[in-house]
Amino acid sequence: MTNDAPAPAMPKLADFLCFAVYSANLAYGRAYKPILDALGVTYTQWIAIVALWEEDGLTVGALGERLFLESNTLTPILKKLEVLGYVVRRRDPADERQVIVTLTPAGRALREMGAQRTLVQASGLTPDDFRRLQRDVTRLRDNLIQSVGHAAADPEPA
Amino acid sequence: MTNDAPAPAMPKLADFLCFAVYSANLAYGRAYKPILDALGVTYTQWIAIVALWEEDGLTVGALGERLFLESNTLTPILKKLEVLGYVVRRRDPADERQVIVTLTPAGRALREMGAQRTLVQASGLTPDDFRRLQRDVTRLRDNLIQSVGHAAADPEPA
DNA sequence: CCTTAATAGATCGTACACGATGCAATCGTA
DNA sequence: TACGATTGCATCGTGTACGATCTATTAAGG
Repeated sequence: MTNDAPAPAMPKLADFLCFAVYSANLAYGRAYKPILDALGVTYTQWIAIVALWEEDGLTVGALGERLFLESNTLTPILKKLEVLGYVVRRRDPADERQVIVTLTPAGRALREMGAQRTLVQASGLTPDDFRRLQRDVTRLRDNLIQSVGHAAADPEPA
Repeated sequence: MTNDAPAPAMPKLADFLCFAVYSANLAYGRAYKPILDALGVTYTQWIAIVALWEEDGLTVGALGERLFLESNTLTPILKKLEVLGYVVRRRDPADERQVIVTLTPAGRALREMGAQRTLVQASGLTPDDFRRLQRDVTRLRDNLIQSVGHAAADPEPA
């Protein structure tokens, strides 16, 4: 034993909020897998369809803002969804740099099929706790993003 | 407009707890990036070191239980950490199937360096809220995992 | 009008996650 | 003690994330 006093204030893995979020995300991925397999899409493909149902005809960039993803991640996913027949990608005639993504009828039908199956039950939370946790985690996300933005905007934080 | 009554009870993306967790995880990844870049490791490599600091000499499987990862994900990460000089991997002489992972002094030193930098501030939460959210997200994760385990154990759920 | 800068997507390389599979070591049981 | 089953780790293929870079298009300035 080279160190018999391993520093008193070293937090454990179970105390990390980032690890709770990380591992909860992994758990969600596994819980969603059977549902999404039945629909024939992946998780990221699915949330893209959900976002487009909510607001159709978005550009790749605008969709990325809603999903917190960049074009380098979205482009291959949207191309796959196009091959599957769930979306259409076309250049905006008014600005050929932009690509407008639209749900097909098949894409809308898929969204409606998926709405039948939820995981509220698997979360083991009451509806009130569910909503509260949803709100708190969302706020955490927004705080983190804001702090990253600040760091980027401020070249000399300390 | 082909559909002027788009189903009343269709939840929005912002109402999904899974999406809150998913996007919070992305946000954490970006917030952690500068810190981990300074340490020269990735997030998954980092939590592996944290787990080994907490309990050293774990097998790949036991480490995977703590991190919620399988050997197919862990093996390449641990090999990289070995190349970097932070861990040692050796077969257990008592059971040659198992590989025991041990932190090197350099690995322990890295853990101590990383402990200086935290993101509690970036979360924008009071210490109490931080702990409460950490506990709630952890419970959500465990509930999800249990529900997946049930589904796997029960061949005919419905 | 022409050149330069900015913008929006797309492409490429790296690193996870994870299902499926392979393989060596061990266990269980006759 | 054979030998089939199980276990533990590793390998492979697919699909995200994301930094860096490229290209085409538009905007801005002289």
